[in-house]
Amino acid sequence: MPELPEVEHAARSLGAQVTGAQIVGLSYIDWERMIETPTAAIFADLIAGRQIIEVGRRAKWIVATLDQGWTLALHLRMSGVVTVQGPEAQPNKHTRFVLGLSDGRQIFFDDTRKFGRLRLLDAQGLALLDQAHGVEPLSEAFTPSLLAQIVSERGTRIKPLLLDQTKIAGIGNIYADEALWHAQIHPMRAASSLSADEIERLHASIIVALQQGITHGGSTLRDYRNSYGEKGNNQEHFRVYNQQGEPCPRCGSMIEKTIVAQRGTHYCPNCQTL
DNA sequence: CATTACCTGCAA
DNA sequence: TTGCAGGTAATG
Repeated sequence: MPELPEVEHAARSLGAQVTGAQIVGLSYIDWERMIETPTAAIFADLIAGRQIIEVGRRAKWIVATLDQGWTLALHLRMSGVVTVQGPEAQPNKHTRFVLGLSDGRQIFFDDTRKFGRLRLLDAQGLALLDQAHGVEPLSEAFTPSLLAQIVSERGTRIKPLLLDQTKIAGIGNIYADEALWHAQIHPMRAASSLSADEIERLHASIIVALQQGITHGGSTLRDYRNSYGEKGNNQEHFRVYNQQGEPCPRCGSMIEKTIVAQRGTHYCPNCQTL
């Protein structure tokens, strides 16, 4: 499910509800393998009593700053959903862990496919997480000249380059296709073949596509919900993603779906130039 | 770069 | 029954 706009909403809605709250402990876990560091037992020990200072996002990670120098980092991968529930809520078939709060509320993590990942990090671990990712595309640091530099590096096609989290953080399959449509660039274009003009357009288009996603509360194809349990609406505003067989909103040609770098890829064969 | 693996559920 | 899904890591 979640790419930058969805994780942004997940983090914001979580922060709105639990900033300042105190974690009593890990009250339920049924998939210990999702805790990457430390071990589940040590995690349970360390998380008990922590206060949540702030909730933010880095790349596709929800990052919660805790007291005593700890950071809780949660990746939703494909089907993860974090919600805040009342004291009466019970784990269901897809609930992977629950954190109890001192006021009785509970932070639930549901994840059908069990791909979600959880880490409790010290300052060094947090620094490593940060270093593992590229520029935040909605930050000031993301400029056309930086994109020009990224694009010139190697002989890869443009779509897989957009999906590379070590280059630009947070773009996934939906927003890569949407951004390339806005920029009128074919997903199979050699990245290094982009003109200065196209790089300008792509830079602006990445921001437009992500901002549009945020504006509409993220995209809910199946699982995505924010921490209030609400779906996003951006799927109603897709230009190409899942629009195969529909007319291109710009030129009217039929949108096609193909495979690029092993991912389903949607584009207009007429107005996205190869 | 491509393929496979990790998991589960759903639509074709 | 098969293939596919918003993501990523590990392996040829």
